[in-house]
Amino acid sequence: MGSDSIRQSSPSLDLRVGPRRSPDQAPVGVLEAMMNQVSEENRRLTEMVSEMYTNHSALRRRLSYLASVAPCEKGSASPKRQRVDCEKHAASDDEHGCKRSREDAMTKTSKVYVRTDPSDPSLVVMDGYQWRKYGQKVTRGNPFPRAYFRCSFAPSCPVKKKVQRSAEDKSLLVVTYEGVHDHKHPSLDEVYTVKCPSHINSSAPSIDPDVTRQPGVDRGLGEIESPKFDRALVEQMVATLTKDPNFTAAVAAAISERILRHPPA
DNA sequence: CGTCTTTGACCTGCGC
DNA sequence: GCGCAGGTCAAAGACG
Ligand SMILES: [Zn+2]
Repeated sequence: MGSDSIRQSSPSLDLRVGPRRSPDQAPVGVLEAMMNQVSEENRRLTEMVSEMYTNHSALRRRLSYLASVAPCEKGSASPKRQRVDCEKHAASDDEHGCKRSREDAMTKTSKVYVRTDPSDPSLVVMDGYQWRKYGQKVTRGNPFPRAYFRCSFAPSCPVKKKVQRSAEDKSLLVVTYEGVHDHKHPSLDEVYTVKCPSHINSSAPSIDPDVTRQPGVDRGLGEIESPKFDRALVEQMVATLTKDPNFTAAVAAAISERILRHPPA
Protein backbone atom coordinates (compact mmCIF):
# COMPACT_ATOMS: atom_id res chain seq x y z
CA MET A 1 0.00 0.00 0.00
CA GLY A 2 2.26 2.69 1.23
CA SER A 3 5.22 0.93 -0.22
CA ASP A 4 4.77 2.91 -3.40
CA SER A 5 5.96 5.95 -1.59
CA ILE A 6 9.14 4.22 -0.62
CA ARG A 7 10.05 3.42 -4.13
CA GLN A 8 9.89 7.01 -5.22
CA SER A 9 13.50 7.88 -4.94
CA SER A 10 14.09 11.49 -4.39
CA PRO A 11 17.45 12.55 -5.82
CA SER A 12 17.96 14.88 -2.92
CA LEU A 13 18.22 12.03 -0.48
CA ASP A 14 21.57 10.49 -1.04
CA LEU A 15 23.47 12.90 1.08
CA ARG A 16 25.36 10.43 3.17
CA VAL A 17 28.35 8.88 1.63
CA GLY A 18 29.63 5.85 3.40
CA PRO A 19 33.27 4.91 3.36
CA ARG A 20 32.60 1.92 1.23
CA ARG A 21 29.70 1.92 -1.12
CA SER A 22 29.04 -0.46 -3.90
CA PRO A 23 28.87 1.59 -7.07
CA ASP A 24 26.08 -0.44 -8.58
CA GLN A 25 22.74 0.91 -9.60
CA ALA A 26 21.26 0.39 -6.14
CA PRO A 27 19.33 3.49 -5.16
CA VAL A 28 21.20 4.47 -2.05
CA GLY A 29 18.79 7.24 -1.29
CA VAL A 30 15.90 4.84 -1.28
CA LEU A 31 17.72 2.48 1.02
CA GLU A 32 18.54 5.25 3.42
CA ALA A 33 15.00 6.50 3.26
CA MET A 34 13.80 3.04 4.15
CA MET A 35 16.27 2.79 6.96
CA ASN A 36 15.16 6.12 8.26
CA GLN A 37 11.62 4.92 7.97
CA VAL A 38 12.39 1.80 9.91
CA SER A 39 14.18 3.76 12.58
CA GLU A 40 11.14 5.93 13.00
CA GLU A 41 8.96 2.84 13.28
CA ASN A 42 11.34 1.44 15.80
CA ARG A 43 11.06 4.59 17.84
CA ARG A 44 7.29 4.31 17.75
CA LEU A 45 7.47 0.69 18.81
CA THR A 46 9.57 1.73 21.74
CA GLU A 47 6.93 4.23 22.66
CA MET A 48 4.36 1.47 22.35
CA VAL A 49 6.39 -0.72 24.65
CA SER A 50 6.68 1.98 27.25
CA GLU A 51 2.98 2.67 26.92
CA MET A 52 2.26 -1.01 27.37
CA TYR A 53 4.53 -0.92 30.36
CA THR A 54 2.49 1.88 31.84
CA ASN A 55 -0.72 0.01 31.21
CA HIS A 56 0.80 -3.10 32.63
CA SER A 57 1.78 -1.30 35.79
CA ALA A 58 -1.73 -0.02 36.24
CA LEU A 59 -3.14 -3.48 35.62
CA ARG A 60 -0.71 -4.97 38.06
CA ARG A 61 -1.70 -2.55 40.75
CA ARG A 62 -5.30 -3.35 40.09
CA LEU A 63 -4.61 -7.07 40.06
CA SER A 64 -2.79 -6.96 43.36
CA TYR A 65 -5.61 -4.93 44.79
CA LEU A 66 -8.18 -7.43 43.57
CA ALA A 67 -6.08 -10.29 44.82
CA SER A 68 -5.89 -8.73 48.23
CA VAL A 69 -9.65 -8.20 48.29
CA ALA A 70 -10.59 -11.63 47.00
CA PRO A 71 -7.86 -14.22 47.43
CA CYS A 72 -7.80 -16.53 44.48
CA GLU A 73 -8.93 -20.05 44.82
CA LYS A 74 -9.57 -22.25 41.89
CA GLY A 75 -8.76 -25.80 42.73
CA SER A 76 -8.25 -27.45 39.40
CA ALA A 77 -5.39 -29.72 38.63
CA SER A 78 -2.92 -30.40 41.36
CA PRO A 79 -3.63 -29.71 45.02
CA LYS A 80 -0.21 -28.37 45.76
CA ARG A 81 1.71 -25.68 43.92
CA GLN A 82 -1.60 -24.21 43.01
CA ARG A 83 -0.48 -20.94 44.46
CA VAL A 84 1.68 -20.33 41.48
CA ASP A 85 -1.38 -19.44 39.50
CA CYS A 86 -2.13 -16.55 41.77
CA GLU A 87 1.29 -15.01 41.76
CA LYS A 88 1.94 -15.27 38.09
CA HIS A 89 3.44 -11.85 37.71
CA ALA A 90 5.10 -11.67 41.07
CA ALA A 91 8.41 -10.01 40.53
CA SER A 92 9.07 -9.99 44.22
CA ASP A 93 10.09 -13.36 45.47
CA ASP A 94 9.67 -12.99 49.16
CA GLU A 95 5.98 -13.59 49.52
CA HIS A 96 6.22 -17.30 48.99
CA GLY A 97 8.70 -19.52 50.66
CA CYS A 98 9.53 -21.79 47.78
CA LYS A 99 13.00 -22.42 46.46
CA ARG A 100 14.92 -19.28 47.13
CA SER A 101 18.06 -20.87 48.39
CA ARG A 102 20.83 -20.33 45.91
CA GLU A 103 20.85 -16.81 44.58
CA ASP A 104 17.67 -15.80 46.23
CA ALA A 105 18.14 -12.09 46.02
CA MET A 106 19.00 -12.10 42.38
CA THR A 107 16.33 -14.39 41.02
CA LYS A 108 13.32 -12.56 39.75
CA THR A 109 10.77 -14.54 37.86
CA SER A 110 8.14 -13.62 35.38
CA LYS A 111 5.68 -15.69 33.48
CA VAL A 112 4.76 -15.24 29.86
CA TYR A 113 2.17 -17.06 27.83
CA VAL A 114 2.83 -17.62 24.18
CA ARG A 115 0.33 -18.96 21.73
CA THR A 116 1.79 -21.43 19.26
CA ASP A 117 0.77 -24.13 16.91
CA PRO A 118 -0.45 -27.07 19.05
CA SER A 119 0.92 -29.52 16.53
CA ASP A 120 4.38 -28.07 16.82
CA PRO A 121 6.23 -30.15 19.40
CA SER A 122 9.17 -27.79 19.67
CA LEU A 123 9.39 -25.67 22.78
CA VAL A 124 11.43 -22.98 21.14
CA VAL A 125 10.15 -19.47 21.70
CA MET A 126 11.82 -16.81 19.60
CA ASP A 127 11.87 -13.91 22.00
CA GLY A 128 14.93 -12.24 20.64
CA TYR A 129 17.40 -13.65 23.08
CA GLN A 130 19.71 -16.52 22.44
CA TRP A 131 18.98 -19.61 24.49
CA ARG A 132 20.67 -22.89 24.98
CA LYS A 133 18.67 -25.85 26.08
CA TYR A 134 20.22 -27.72 28.96
CA GLY A 135 17.51 -30.04 30.08
CA GLN A 136 14.06 -31.44 29.65
CA LYS A 137 11.80 -33.07 32.16
CA VAL A 138 8.37 -34.57 32.32
CA THR A 139 6.63 -33.01 35.25
CA ARG A 140 3.73 -34.15 37.27
CA GLY A 141 0.29 -33.07 36.22
CA ASN A 142 1.30 -32.23 32.69
CA PRO A 143 1.77 -34.73 29.88
CA PHE A 144 3.96 -32.27 28.01
CA PRO A 145 7.64 -32.07 28.89
CA ARG A 146 9.21 -28.97 30.36
CA ALA A 147 12.30 -27.60 28.68
CA TYR A 148 15.04 -25.72 30.49
CA PHE A 149 16.97 -22.99 28.73
CA ARG A 150 19.88 -20.79 29.69
CA CYS A 151 20.68 -17.46 28.08
CA SER A 152 23.70 -17.94 25.88
CA PHE A 153 23.85 -14.46 24.41
CA ALA A 154 26.27 -13.39 27.12
CA PRO A 155 28.44 -16.03 28.75
CA SER A 156 27.89 -14.53 32.17
CA CYS A 157 24.17 -13.97 31.83
CA PRO A 158 22.37 -15.72 34.70
CA VAL A 159 18.94 -15.76 33.10
CA LYS A 160 17.13 -19.04 32.72
CA LYS A 161 13.77 -19.88 31.31
CA LYS A 162 11.43 -22.81 31.49
CA VAL A 163 9.06 -23.57 28.67
CA GLN A 164 6.16 -25.93 29.03
CA ARG A 165 3.00 -26.43 27.06
CA SER A 166 -0.09 -25.80 29.06
CA ALA A 167 -1.94 -28.95 30.02
CA GLU A 168 -5.29 -27.31 29.55
CA ASP A 169 -4.63 -25.30 26.44
CA LYS A 170 -2.37 -27.18 24.09
CA SER A 171 -1.80 -24.12 21.97
CA LEU A 172 -0.41 -22.21 24.92
CA LEU A 173 3.21 -22.22 25.95
CA VAL A 174 4.00 -21.18 29.50
CA VAL A 175 7.39 -19.48 29.58
CA THR A 176 8.89 -18.76 32.97
CA TYR A 177 11.81 -16.36 32.94
CA GLU A 178 14.13 -16.37 35.91
CA GLY A 179 16.68 -13.68 36.57
CA VAL A 180 17.66 -10.46 34.89
CA HIS A 181 19.84 -10.21 31.81
CA ASP A 182 23.18 -8.54 32.34
CA HIS A 183 23.17 -7.32 28.79
CA LYS A 184 20.92 -5.48 26.41
CA HIS A 185 18.17 -7.15 24.44
CA PRO A 186 19.91 -8.34 21.32
CA SER A 187 17.08 -7.44 18.99
CA LEU A 188 15.36 -4.54 20.65
CA ASP A 189 17.46 -2.50 23.00
CA GLU A 190 20.65 -2.94 21.18
CA VAL A 191 19.24 -1.38 18.09
CA TYR A 192 18.93 1.84 19.95
CA THR A 193 22.30 1.93 21.57
CA VAL A 194 24.78 0.22 19.36
CA LYS A 195 26.32 2.39 16.74
CA CYS A 196 27.60 0.61 13.71
CA PRO A 197 29.48 3.35 12.02
CA SER A 198 31.10 2.16 8.90
CA HIS A 199 29.09 -0.69 7.58
CA ILE A 200 26.00 -2.66 8.25
CA ASN A 201 26.68 -6.09 9.54
CA SER A 202 23.83 -8.46 9.18
CA SER A 203 24.62 -10.92 11.90
CA ALA A 204 21.85 -9.72 14.13
CA PRO A 205 18.41 -10.97 13.25
CA SER A 206 17.00 -7.55 13.70
CA ILE A 207 16.87 -4.45 11.66
CA ASP A 208 19.46 -1.92 12.56
CA PRO A 209 18.10 1.44 11.61
CA ASP A 210 20.16 3.67 13.76
CA VAL A 211 22.96 4.04 11.35
CA THR A 212 21.07 7.02 10.11
CA ARG A 213 20.49 8.43 13.54
CA GLN A 214 23.99 9.39 14.36
CA PRO A 215 24.27 13.06 15.14
CA GLY A 216 25.17 15.21 12.26
CA VAL A 217 24.55 12.80 9.47
CA ASP A 218 20.85 12.32 9.27
CA ARG A 219 19.78 15.81 8.55
CA GLY A 220 18.10 16.43 5.25
CA LEU A 221 16.09 13.25 5.38
CA GLY A 222 13.21 14.79 7.22
CA GLU A 223 11.01 15.15 4.23
CA ILE A 224 10.40 11.43 4.01
CA GLU A 225 8.94 11.29 7.46
CA SER A 226 5.43 12.02 6.43
CA PRO A 227 3.33 11.32 9.53
CA LYS A 228 0.42 10.01 7.52
CA PHE A 229 2.56 7.55 5.67
CA ASP A 230 4.16 6.51 8.89
CA ARG A 231 0.89 5.86 10.56
CA ALA A 232 -0.44 3.68 7.79
CA LEU A 233 2.74 1.70 7.60
CA VAL A 234 3.00 1.30 11.34
CA GLU A 235 -0.58 0.22 11.60
CA GLN A 236 -0.04 -2.37 8.95
CA MET A 237 3.09 -3.51 10.69
CA VAL A 238 1.37 -3.71 14.01
CA ALA A 239 -1.49 -5.66 12.48
CA THR A 240 0.95 -8.10 10.99
CA LEU A 241 3.22 -8.39 13.96
CA THR A 242 0.53 -8.84 16.53
CA LYS A 243 -0.52 -11.97 14.73
CA ASP A 244 2.94 -13.37 15.08
CA PRO A 245 3.35 -15.27 18.34
CA ASN A 246 7.07 -14.83 18.17
CA PHE A 247 6.71 -11.11 18.09
CA THR A 248 4.29 -11.30 20.97
CA ALA A 249 6.84 -13.29 22.89
CA ALA A 250 9.55 -10.79 22.06
CA VAL A 251 7.47 -7.87 23.25
CA ALA A 252 6.47 -9.75 26.35
CA ALA A 253 10.09 -10.53 27.08
CA ALA A 254 11.07 -6.92 26.57
CA ILE A 255 8.30 -5.73 28.84
CA SER A 256 9.22 -8.28 31.46
CA GLU A 257 12.80 -7.17 31.35
CA ARG A 258 11.85 -3.53 31.69
CA ILE A 259 9.62 -4.29 34.60
CA LEU A 260 12.31 -6.30 36.29
CA ARG A 261 14.87 -3.61 35.74
CA HIS A 262 12.62 -0.80 36.86
CA PRO A 263 9.97 -2.27 39.09
CA PRO A 264 7.02 0.02 39.61
CA ALA A 265 6.76 1.53 43.08
C1' DC B 1 35.41 -27.45 14.32
C1' DG B 2 32.40 -24.95 17.25
C1' DT B 3 27.80 -24.70 18.85
C1' DC B 4 23.58 -26.60 20.09
C1' DT B 5 20.31 -30.47 21.26
C1' DT B 6 19.32 -34.77 23.35
C1' DT B 7 18.91 -37.60 27.25
C1' DG B 8 20.08 -40.46 31.12
C1' DA B 9 22.36 -39.78 35.44
C1' DC B 10 22.98 -37.13 39.28
C1' DC B 11 21.90 -33.60 42.85
C1' DT B 12 18.84 -31.24 46.05
C1' DG B 13 14.83 -29.93 48.62
C1' DC B 14 10.71 -31.47 50.75
C1' DG B 15 7.11 -34.31 52.81
C1' DC B 16 6.27 -38.40 55.32
C1' DG C 1 16.12 -42.08 56.40
C1' DC C 2 13.48 -42.84 52.26
C1' DG C 3 11.12 -41.79 48.20
C1' DC C 4 9.53 -38.46 45.02
C1' DA C 5 9.70 -34.52 42.03
C1' DG C 6 12.06 -30.66 40.12
C1' DG C 7 16.30 -28.94 38.45
C1' DT C 8 21.08 -29.46 36.52
C1' DC C 9 25.13 -31.77 34.55
C1' DA C 10 27.65 -33.68 31.00
C1' DA C 11 28.70 -37.07 27.41
C1' DA C 12 27.37 -38.12 22.86
C1' DG C 13 25.53 -36.99 18.64
C1' DA C 14 23.64 -33.70 15.09
C1' DC C 15 24.24 -29.79 12.42
C1' DG C 16 26.08 -25.71 10.06
ZN1 LIG D 1 20.81 -12.89 28.79
